[in-house]
Amino acid sequence: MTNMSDDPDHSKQLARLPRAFDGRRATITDVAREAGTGKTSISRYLNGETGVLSRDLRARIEAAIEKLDYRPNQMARGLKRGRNRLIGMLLADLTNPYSVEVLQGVEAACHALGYMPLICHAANEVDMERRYLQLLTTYRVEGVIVNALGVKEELLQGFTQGGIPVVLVDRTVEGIVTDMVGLDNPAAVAQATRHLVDQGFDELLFIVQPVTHVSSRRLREAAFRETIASLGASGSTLVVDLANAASALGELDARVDAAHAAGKRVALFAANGPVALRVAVHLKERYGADWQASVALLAIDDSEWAELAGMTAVRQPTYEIGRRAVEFLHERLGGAAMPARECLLPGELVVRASTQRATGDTPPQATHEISQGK
Amino acid sequence: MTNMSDDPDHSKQLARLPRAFDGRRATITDVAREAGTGKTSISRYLNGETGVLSRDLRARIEAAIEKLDYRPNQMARGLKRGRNRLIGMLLADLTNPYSVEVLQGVEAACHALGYMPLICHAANEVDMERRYLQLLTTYRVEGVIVNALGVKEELLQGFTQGGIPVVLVDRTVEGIVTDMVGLDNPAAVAQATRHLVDQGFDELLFIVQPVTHVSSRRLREAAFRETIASLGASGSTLVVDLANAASALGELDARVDAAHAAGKRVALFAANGPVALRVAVHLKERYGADWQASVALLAIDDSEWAELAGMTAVRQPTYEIGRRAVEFLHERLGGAAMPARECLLPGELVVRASTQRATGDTPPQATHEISQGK
DNA sequence: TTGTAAGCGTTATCAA
DNA sequence: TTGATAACGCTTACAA
Repeated sequence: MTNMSDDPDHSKQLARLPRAFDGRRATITDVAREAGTGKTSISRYLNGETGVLSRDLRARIEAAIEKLDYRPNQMARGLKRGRNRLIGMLLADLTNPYSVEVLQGVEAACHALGYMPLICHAANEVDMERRYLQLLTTYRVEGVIVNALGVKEELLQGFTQGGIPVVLVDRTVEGIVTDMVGLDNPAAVAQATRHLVDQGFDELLFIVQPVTHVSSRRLREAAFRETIASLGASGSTLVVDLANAASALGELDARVDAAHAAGKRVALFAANGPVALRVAVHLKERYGADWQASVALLAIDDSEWAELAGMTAVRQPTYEIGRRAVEFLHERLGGAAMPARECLLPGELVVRASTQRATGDTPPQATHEISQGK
Repeated sequence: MTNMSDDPDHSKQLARLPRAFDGRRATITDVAREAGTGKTSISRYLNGETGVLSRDLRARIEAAIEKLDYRPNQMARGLKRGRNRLIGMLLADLTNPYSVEVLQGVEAACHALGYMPLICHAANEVDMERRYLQLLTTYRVEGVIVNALGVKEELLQGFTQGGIPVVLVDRTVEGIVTDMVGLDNPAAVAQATRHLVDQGFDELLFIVQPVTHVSSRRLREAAFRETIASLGASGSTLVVDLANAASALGELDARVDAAHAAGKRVALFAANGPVALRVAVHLKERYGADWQASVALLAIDDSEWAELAGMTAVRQPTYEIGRRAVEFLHERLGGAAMPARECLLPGELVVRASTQRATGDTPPQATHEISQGK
């Protein structure tokens, strides 16, 4: 990041690092004194206004910086400049691999563009979200990327009205019009649903967390119903609250049993990774280690355990989502004043053994057939 | 955190948020003017020196703050006070659930004690670690918690010599004596190894990443060898580099085959979660969906997929590790000047189906028998 | 009980 | 090509 590169490379550090005096870190004043010049010149050197400095002075400054192991104080810089290169990144749940992957994209882009992401992990607590959002304004971040569960309009308005750009990830927030990056849910769900129908499953069950205000859940559910309708397939939706799943899982069993009794082949479609995992664990408890022989499972969100379990999944372009979010922010920070944008990236259906049993009744050996290039 | 609580609650925000003038955030000066008083009084109010202020003035200040939606600038505060309540948290790999769990402990403790964790994710890149460590000094964090892969002595010396306390997590760094929190590796490995022997496995294979400078890996491997020696059991160690695992996995197959040929029951002991996952995927490729019938697998690091796969694992007290790390830091920041401490927390063996086949040749149905309370 | 003024470590404005 | 000097938004003596 520029924070790192706009001052020269100090990687060749000394083993012992002399400070100004005592343990204090050296300040620009210390460096100026050491180099026998004024603070202004040091500042110029720091900011790459290199052409202005005489060869001699520059050398003295370099030496002084090296000797004192000087590192400019970003806080002070930010205070003076009015921008501290900090970007807030609010994440609902780092336990979800999706979040971690998006984060990696965000981090990479931040480094490339010279920002430092201030990562806030709400750990699924709406309260934490609120607190963190306030903290972010307190640290005067220049922009925020938000992937949250319960943020209400008002909380984000504090930013948008204050001229702090906001980019939403995965889901929109009612009442907030701003840039947004996420999966093309309709297309992804349609493709996955069609795959299930193509494979000969004739009873589909879409499982999703309460859609309350989480737009991506609603969109996926809607797309599922539209697709089965247009395909003339049979299916239904089941809502499960992961924090209290017992009754919904009972209902799940009932529906599966009913379908089986009717001689149907049933496929479960989990709306995201956490749901899929919960369902898989439940199925394993019910049907034993070879649960996949009894019920097919497909999910949005690919993950390592999905590969291990041989579960078909829609891989989201997570890294790209993170990258784009930062890019959007960067453009806004650069002064771009276009209307709010919506960037919907395509998913990729990764077909595995769990949904491959077109004709027979026994599942085939796990074969890793990828629908598109990796 | 105190950052949040030392100024009164502004949760009852207005829908429209009037700023000082134009889009600028209000400053303490704006508030002072609005309240018809001086900055000092505002500062006092902000810092809870409430007893000093007259009832009337306090009311005016409250109103002004509310009206202007004022939030004190942490950067400026930090600059003046010499401490910004920022704690650096360097993580080697957020893809590893272990890291995320530790992070959750860190976050909780930070909030409780009034710190803001500045999370740095190296994503397994040693270069990133270096850069982040420099960044952290640049943002003048008050302390750092480090869980890293390649940090060398010199990088951390910048902190320790500068009086910035450092707490290491999971592993030590050669040449650095400082507080450290992690798993009690010898005890955990001994217990797990004994379990395998008790279950009748008579050929154990310990699988670990290159131990290069990662103390926890070395300790685990050593404990494994000591335990089998003291138990008179047969076993060996296999080193696998996850970035390039092919040859090591070939070697793994060879050893397993040899043991099987010799009529032995073999158990694999993965030194951590990522290794376990890689091995599990490999076994599944080789033996098919019911790979657990052929080889037993146990690992340090419990995870969601471990439960799904029914794999026995040593659950680390991750949350507690994070909490303690912050506590250690907090004590140092409070001026505690004791010698470096080492806090080794006990793991918990979670026995699942993968290692339960004491006598028979076929694995039993998955039963979730937990060795200790959850 | 309240306010003035200096200063934290920078950058920006203006002269020299 | 250089360097005083005044902010940035806040806290903290020190006065009043």
